[in-house]
Amino acid sequence: MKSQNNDDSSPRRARGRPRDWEDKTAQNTIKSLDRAMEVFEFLSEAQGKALTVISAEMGQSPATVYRVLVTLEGRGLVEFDPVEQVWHIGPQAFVIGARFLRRTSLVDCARPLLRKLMEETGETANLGIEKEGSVLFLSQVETYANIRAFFPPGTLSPMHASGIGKALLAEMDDARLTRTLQGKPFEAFTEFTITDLAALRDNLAEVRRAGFAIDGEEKNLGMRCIAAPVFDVNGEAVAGISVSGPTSRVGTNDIERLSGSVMEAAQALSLAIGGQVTRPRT
Amino acid sequence: MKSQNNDDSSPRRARGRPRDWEDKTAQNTIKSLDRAMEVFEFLSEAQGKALTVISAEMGQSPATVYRVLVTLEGRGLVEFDPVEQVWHIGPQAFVIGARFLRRTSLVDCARPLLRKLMEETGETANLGIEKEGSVLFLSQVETYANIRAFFPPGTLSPMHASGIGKALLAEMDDARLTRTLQGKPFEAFTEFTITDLAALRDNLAEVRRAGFAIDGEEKNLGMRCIAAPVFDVNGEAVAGISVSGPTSRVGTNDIERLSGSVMEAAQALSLAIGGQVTRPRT
DNA sequence: AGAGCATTTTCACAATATGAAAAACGTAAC
DNA sequence: GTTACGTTTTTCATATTGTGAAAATGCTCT
Repeated sequence: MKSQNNDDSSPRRARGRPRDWEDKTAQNTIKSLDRAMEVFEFLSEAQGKALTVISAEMGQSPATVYRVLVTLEGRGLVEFDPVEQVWHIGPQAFVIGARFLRRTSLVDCARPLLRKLMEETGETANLGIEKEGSVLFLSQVETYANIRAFFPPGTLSPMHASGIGKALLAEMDDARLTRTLQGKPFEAFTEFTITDLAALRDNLAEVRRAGFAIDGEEKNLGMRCIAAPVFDVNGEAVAGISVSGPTSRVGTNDIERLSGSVMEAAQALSLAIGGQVTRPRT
Repeated sequence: MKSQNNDDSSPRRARGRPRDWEDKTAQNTIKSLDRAMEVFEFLSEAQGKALTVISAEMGQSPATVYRVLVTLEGRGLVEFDPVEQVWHIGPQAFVIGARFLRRTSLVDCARPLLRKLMEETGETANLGIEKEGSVLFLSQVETYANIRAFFPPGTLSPMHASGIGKALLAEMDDARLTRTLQGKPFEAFTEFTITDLAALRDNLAEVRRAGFAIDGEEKNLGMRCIAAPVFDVNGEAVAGISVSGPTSRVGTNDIERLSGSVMEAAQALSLAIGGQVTRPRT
């Protein structure tokens, strides 16, 4: 999993029985809890639906879904709107979810750097990580300008059509790349989207050479984005920093200026989290 | 629950059996799911603990806690750090939690107003709502200045020592006030914290009269905060907007200037979400 | 009034969650 | 190397408790 396979200086403090599988996870899964969490996730994607609708769309018994929702409601994870008679995600889910950010100091370390980056470049600065083959946006500092690119924190975006996504993919070895992109079709969002693996590989080689990735209207027409990877102590690319803005402001001849700032910010963040600034491979 | 008890022009589209209780919630609660969510919430408060520690502190069987965690891990709601052998909140929890903000357009409507407020006043602008007797910060736009007040979104704060909290309390009728503060001791954070109900009531009367609330170093020494309530279509105070900054910049003679901007922003947000600008009572 | 509809509750049954204890396994000490 | 220890998994017998079908309850609309 880690990119280095020699010099194992990291303190493996593991005790007890190890976790070999990723296969026997299923064995210890609590079925009813898993079904309940399915309801929870389904609701988060499709809020504002009535009990009947939810249970019908999920193919489950209304009674069961009802009890799950009532239980979650008791903890504020879910809310019921008595006027519209529909269910929503509750504030407690937001509270717990926000605590994910507290876990790593990544977001805290990044904030001042994102701000500096935004002020240097004048464009919205973003921080994202990889999550199950997608880019998860964690934090951002918005530009002062009126026309803005906006990915609210918590948004998921496909990797093949994202600056941060490509910056992360470029640092993966072949096995990890394949695994990450597994089962992810290359959806075409615009005419510029990279839609096949060969073209993506070529692009990633270029990214690796340059040290930064460009998303040139590959996700949204009129929007360009420049991203660079952040490395942790093991030399693994764990996050990406980007600036994004309209093509009118982020033009072809702005790239050199902007990419410098972005790479500088990414390197500063790598340093701040105790990571390496120089790339480990090639 | 609603502040008006006459003129029920709101479309009560409720069908089926109504929810009278808040008492029979317990009847339809799934016990195992509730216990599992307890583990989930416990972990979110105390991340980075090992299985044994969690189960011991919760007084539950290690086997059960283990299965809960493995199940949640399967959905990315929880993560296991194989090196440190400890558990954390997972990225999926953040994704779901962030979708809470999508529910109301409150946050979306507020963002440009918060930004304008920040630029007018030069201080960090915050948006918060009440959640179970506490203030939940939803969104903020940070000041450019280097010294900043910082409540990350998702943070909970006691109402009696918060500008937004007091702005919301001031708009509640007596019954709701009592209910909201029930079981909430008036913890003293600084020498300026209001620590008894009588003093708070006096302060709230003043807040109501002025139209804005001041937190003068009541939570953090050296920090002052000015807040105003936001009303929804029913005339209920559903949120608060505030600016917060160090006493050096937010001094006693800055209050008049700042409070005007804050109230203006709060009224604009009330309008934007279809609410009333004028206060319903008094 | 009465039909229609969505939400709750009831009920009987078996699926399945549970905890104690044993097994598996890594770490640290000898 | 080998043993002792601590922590995590798994096993297993048990009954707790989750489950779905169907009935009941209220609401809205005609």
